[in-house]
Amino acid sequence: MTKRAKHPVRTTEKSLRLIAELNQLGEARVTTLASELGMGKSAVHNHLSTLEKHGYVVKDSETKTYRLSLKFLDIGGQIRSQRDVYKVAEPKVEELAEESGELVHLVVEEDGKGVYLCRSKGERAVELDTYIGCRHHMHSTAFGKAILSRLPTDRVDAIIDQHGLPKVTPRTITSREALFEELERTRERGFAVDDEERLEGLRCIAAPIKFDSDVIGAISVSGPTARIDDDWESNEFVSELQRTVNVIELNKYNV
Amino acid sequence: MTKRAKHPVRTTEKSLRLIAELNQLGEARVTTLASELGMGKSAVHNHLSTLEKHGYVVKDSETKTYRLSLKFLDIGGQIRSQRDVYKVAEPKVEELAEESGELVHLVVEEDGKGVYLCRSKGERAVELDTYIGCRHHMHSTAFGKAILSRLPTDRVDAIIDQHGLPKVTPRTITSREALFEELERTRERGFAVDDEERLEGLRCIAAPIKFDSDVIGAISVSGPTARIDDDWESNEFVSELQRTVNVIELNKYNV
DNA sequence: GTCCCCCGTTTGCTATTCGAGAACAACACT
DNA sequence: AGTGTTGTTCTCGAATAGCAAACGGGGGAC
Repeated sequence: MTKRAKHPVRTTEKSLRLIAELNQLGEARVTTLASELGMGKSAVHNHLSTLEKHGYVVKDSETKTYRLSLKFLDIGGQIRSQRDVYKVAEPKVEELAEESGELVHLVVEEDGKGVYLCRSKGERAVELDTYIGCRHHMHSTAFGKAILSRLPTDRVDAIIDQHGLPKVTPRTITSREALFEELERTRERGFAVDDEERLEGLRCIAAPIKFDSDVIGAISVSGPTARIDDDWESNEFVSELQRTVNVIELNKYNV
Repeated sequence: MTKRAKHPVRTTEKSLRLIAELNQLGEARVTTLASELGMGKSAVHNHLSTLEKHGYVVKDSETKTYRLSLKFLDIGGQIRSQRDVYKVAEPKVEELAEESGELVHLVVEEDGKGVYLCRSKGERAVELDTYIGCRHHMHSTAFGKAILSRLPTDRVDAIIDQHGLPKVTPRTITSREALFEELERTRERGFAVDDEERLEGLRCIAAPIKFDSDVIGAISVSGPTARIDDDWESNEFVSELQRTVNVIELNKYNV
């Protein structure tokens, strides 16, 4: 858990700060970035042209502005397609979306947060603020609780220590005890639930994908409270979801 | 067109070489990377821990191996969702995939190559080696020729100079003259065609998306030669494609 | 259980090189 | 033309990256 580098490479960190700033601003000029980050113009210029040379940044020679290139999407796409979970689960996610008509996500955990690996919209799917690659807290989402419920306790503790339990809606779980109780319930049930804990008006259910007793991700179905019934025992989405996960787990052994 | 940085930041370049190498290897240990890149162990270690601190690299503390993190997918996803073309075209791409049953792509040009922004698979869609973010040459693809056909001649020349016209199948266009003739034909027709020029057995059609007389991307439909007829005049996919592009172009003005 | 080897990490020191500042160049606007 | 703004180049001093070497620790062989 050595989060901090003992001997950070400061020059690299400057480049990374530039990338972060560019990502936030969308696009920017040399002077803007220099004053924003408290660096000299020449330094900014050297870093940007280096990043450009390697394809991470694109310069619009008309307006003299820089922006991040789609190389990030390229690298991200490669990383994603290399993942076994993705290969196996992706087609099933699409099927489930079609079948249920709702929004379906495949999520994996990285660095204590949940990352969307793919999403598929069914016929009536809600529009959400999620995009492929975006990160969410674990405690306030169905997929997060699905994954946490299968991780060792010390791992869960470490994740809470790292990211806390921020309240995002009135119903978000914000205490460690309540979360562990919920995880217990989740384990018994076999699937996790998010009842307006991340976004008001939104309900999600999620099931963990297991492989040799390790969780390797989760599948979630999201929809408006009006369509996703909170009588979980008789909820039709639950059975569809669990069927999908079962198929994925079986296929996983053939990779 | 200053491709090369005048004063490259060498330290940043080392970090980027590490990233490239990690991307290629999938995952690797310190020693492997050190010998592979001809760097000292401590240097590699410092760079990796710096990249890890900022979330670009993940260390598996079990096996002591490093790999690129999904942060690239995150950044890539943000960049993509910021693009206006994407916002407008994404839902229409899905519709077209459903309607046609084939594989549909949205592509934009960056640095002289075509980058896939999104893909949607119809019922009978072929399995291709493409992934979101991946790059292809322009001259050997339908979307590439669709975009090139609407770029100024000097721009096209520059792109050819930069990337050449490599032959990927027996039918790939490899001469500048033939390409310009083909672009002329494409312009007249309004859509571009790839008849096994990138992959044997695969035919694609593509139409440029225009906005104020600039091309901002292209939509393509790909399928096996058996299903995509090469009698372009009466091809049903062509009209579906053109209808889709028209809708996108109209919606584009309301962003 | 012990030894040994290998690999990741830390340290100290020096050569490298990054970057502030100033000068230069290229526009855009008045 | 003139002036203000912004990107780019240059030079040199100070910051620092990274080599070599030492340390530490985990795993395998026996």
